[in-house]
Amino acid sequence: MAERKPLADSLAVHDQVYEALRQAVITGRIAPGVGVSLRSLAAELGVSPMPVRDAVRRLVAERALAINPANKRLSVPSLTADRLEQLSLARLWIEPELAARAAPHADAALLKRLHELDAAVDDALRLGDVDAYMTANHDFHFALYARAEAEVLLAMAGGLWLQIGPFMRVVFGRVGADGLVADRHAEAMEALKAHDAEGARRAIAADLSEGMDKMRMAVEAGR
Amino acid sequence: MAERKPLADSLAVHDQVYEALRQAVITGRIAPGVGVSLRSLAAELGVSPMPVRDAVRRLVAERALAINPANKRLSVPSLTADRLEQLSLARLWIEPELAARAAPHADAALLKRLHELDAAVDDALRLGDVDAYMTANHDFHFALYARAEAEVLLAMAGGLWLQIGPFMRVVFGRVGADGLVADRHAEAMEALKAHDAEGARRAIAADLSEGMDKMRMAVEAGR
DNA sequence: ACGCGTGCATTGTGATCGCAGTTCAATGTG
DNA sequence: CACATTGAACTGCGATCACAATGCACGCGT
Repeated sequence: MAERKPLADSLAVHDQVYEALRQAVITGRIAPGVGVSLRSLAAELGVSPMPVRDAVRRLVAERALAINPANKRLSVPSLTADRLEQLSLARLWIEPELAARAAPHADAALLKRLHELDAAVDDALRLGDVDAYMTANHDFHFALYARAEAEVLLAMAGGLWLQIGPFMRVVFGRVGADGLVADRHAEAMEALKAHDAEGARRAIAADLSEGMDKMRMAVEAGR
Repeated sequence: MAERKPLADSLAVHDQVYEALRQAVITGRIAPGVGVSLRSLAAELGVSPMPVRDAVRRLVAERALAINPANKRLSVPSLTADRLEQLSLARLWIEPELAARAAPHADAALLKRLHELDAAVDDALRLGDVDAYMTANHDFHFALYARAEAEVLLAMAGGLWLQIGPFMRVVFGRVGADGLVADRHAEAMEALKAHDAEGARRAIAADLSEGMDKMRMAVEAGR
């Protein structure tokens, strides 16, 4: 049980539900493999099953949720080494590319924002706050990528993060928050300041590479 | 108005609608930019607006359809050089990778099927049958990619084809079917026969590269 | 004859209902 | 006491209805 009010902000209900489910998936609140139902989700969020259907359709299309063709029951895709390998490969290609494209457009405002977000990442790590870490880390990367002016690639990257979310949670569950202290954010920001596209590309590639290595170890350890 | 029966095959209605709309988008039957409505589509397909909503949500998530945030009216994304460049880049990375991964698993059955599909491609080109060409070409590539045993990458490739579909139609509209006679399918099949992963990668990369060049020229000519 | 405002048709969204298939559990039977 | 069977509850899917917002076109005023 969670919210009760429809949160009549200004967004459509199904978008709010989408965001709520997205967070639930990324932060691992929905355990991989277990089945959930539209009506239960709807009741939990205090809305009718209708907008939940819409949000779920979207998440299924983005592969953040999987739907059993026989049961038609839906669940979070299970975490396999194979899936992780493919997602890693895709991220390692697309995200450094986005960073490189963003470098020429990096201005003072962006760097300021990135410094703030990086500080939030460090804070979350120091406190061991998993959710805060994942949010801040996500925001750091996408504040950067958004400057690449490459909408198609940006959307692809977004989809990949959504799919990799549950894996990140596993890292924390198995090796703890300490495992992730060293990021390459500072390195990336240095390169951005100098409008060094290749430097930014390398920094982000290294950042991702290290993170994905930890995930791989965590997944293998769990098998 | 068109069909009347729900085509009670065995698939869910919203999946049939999805497939119908997918084909409509890829083959360019829905012109980029013009708005379509759920109810009109539903009437055209002889179903209630409900499964159309589901299918459209899916296509929007896959970026095959775009939805104007103000109007909430939906349309096929317009064909810009920028979008084409990003889609080209992504395809040129992911599809050769899939071809390379498929090479070790290429067997006689696959090669037989590929030869059949390649023949269908040639037939369609000879006859100038645009729809048949696009279908056969799609099937050729994905019969191959499916053997890569890389579900995540395969899904990404599928999304890219969906987005590139309207561009392909433009090529035919502007330069005619003759522009595409030379494909690298034979080259790719040779490499597959020898289980030569790198050869397959190069062949597919060349095939894509040439096709995308033609699209770029067509788009630029249209501006 | 031209421009502006008003009314109607249409849009997407969400809720509710009905239906067929499945799941699960308690029940009755060997 | 173990097992099969049956029943009720629940599932997703599709249809229909209600509603607010938007777009379009006709008509009125000058």
